[in-house]
Amino acid sequence: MSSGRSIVRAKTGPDKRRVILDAAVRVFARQGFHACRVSDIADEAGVAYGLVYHYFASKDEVLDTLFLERWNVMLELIREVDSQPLPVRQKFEAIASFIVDSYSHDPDLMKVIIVEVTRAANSFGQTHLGQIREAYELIGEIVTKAQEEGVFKAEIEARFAAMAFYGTIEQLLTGWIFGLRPQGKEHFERAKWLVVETVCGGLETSVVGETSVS
Amino acid sequence: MSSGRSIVRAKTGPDKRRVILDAAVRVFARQGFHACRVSDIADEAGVAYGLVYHYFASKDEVLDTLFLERWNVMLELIREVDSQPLPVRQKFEAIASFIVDSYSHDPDLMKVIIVEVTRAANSFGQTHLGQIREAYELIGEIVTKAQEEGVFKAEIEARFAAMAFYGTIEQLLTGWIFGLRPQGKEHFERAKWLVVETVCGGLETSVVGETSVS
DNA sequence: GTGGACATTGACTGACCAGTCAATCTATCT
DNA sequence: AGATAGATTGACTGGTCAGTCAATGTCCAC
Repeated sequence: MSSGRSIVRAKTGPDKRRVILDAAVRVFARQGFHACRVSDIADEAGVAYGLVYHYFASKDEVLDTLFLERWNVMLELIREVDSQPLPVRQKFEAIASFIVDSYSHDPDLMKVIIVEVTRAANSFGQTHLGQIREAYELIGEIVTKAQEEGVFKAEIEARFAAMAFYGTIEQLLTGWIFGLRPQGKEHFERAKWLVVETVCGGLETSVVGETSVS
Repeated sequence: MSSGRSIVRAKTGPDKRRVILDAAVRVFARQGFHACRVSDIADEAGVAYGLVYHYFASKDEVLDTLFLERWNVMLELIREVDSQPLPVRQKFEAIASFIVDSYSHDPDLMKVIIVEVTRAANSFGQTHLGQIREAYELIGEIVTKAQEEGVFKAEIEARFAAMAFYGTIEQLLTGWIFGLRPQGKEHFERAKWLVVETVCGGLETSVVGETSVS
């Protein structure tokens, strides 16, 4: 019974903590956080029940970890975009792209973050309201700058604008998550443009005069 | 002092079913659907535990009832608005007004509907995805008509436009619910205008010669 | 003033599951 | 080999609650 698995263990062996987190994403996405048992996570990860509690203090902490890992990457992205001297449309597009790409790269993870944390602001969101607010504020700053440049209307408060932008994206992901909107590479790419065009340019045909049916 | 109480049961004093529903709204809003116990609802309503199960088959059914009661009123409102020959902006404003007024009239109920059903599409939303989709589609029709009239851009799909509109409103309510946005009569009124202006007119100052699709 | 239908009561049960813990395994160092 | 520390195991415990049900109350019809 030779098993070569013990040699490399320390170096490369699967980091069980990571294995548990990845398994949790799949289980949360499939069954929902509340509906799944910790034993489901352990089974999915192929480890013993107790090991989950060796690495995490509670079931909640597993979800917290998943959310924060990803959300912080997004906050950093937004900060970086904000700091660069680009036109608003490009900044918005960079943010929308990041989020849409995150979804297309790992739908399960984004589903968990959106459904179980972001959109569940009563339970977990409450805990992470600070993180969520941070995103709003960073986007708000981008808007403020655009207003100062005269590119964005001054009569729509930056906070509100940020909300509309973020709300549109969240609704878009929600539509994908629940099968209300078509998915696939082209749809993802088009969605990025649609978000920016809708929020920046509005739904109306840009007629200077009035609305006249030609 | 006419004996109003004994003639017909239906007329008499508080209909316990209603009392339970109203109590449930307060309890769900305060503690959240998952975190509260059925006994909390009974206590809040001032009735025995078992009575809840006399009127409702399950805890879920209580929430379902609350959601459907209100959501159907909204669907009807949208249908009526849609059927009238008004400019899109006025249609959108009527819908936004209805929802904002619903919130200002009974924040607890709207909180429950948004947080526990609409935004919790994994658990309950799944059940009510049809109702939610219906709202999308009705709004989508309004957009389609506006496109046919040439008032709305044709290159933004009606479905997507409906999503952006609804998403912005939902995000707005969510902001109020979690204290991220200021409330009060003036804010509510202004919000109605902001939603319509943002979605229809966009965030940009109207510049001619942006993206031109020939 | 009796019977029956429905309203109301609340103690109880059965299932479920997060989190604990003592035992066991594995790797590494001396 | 023996010692130490961390990783891993899974049976078990304690508490929670949704839902049941048999008993009791109330009202109306006749």
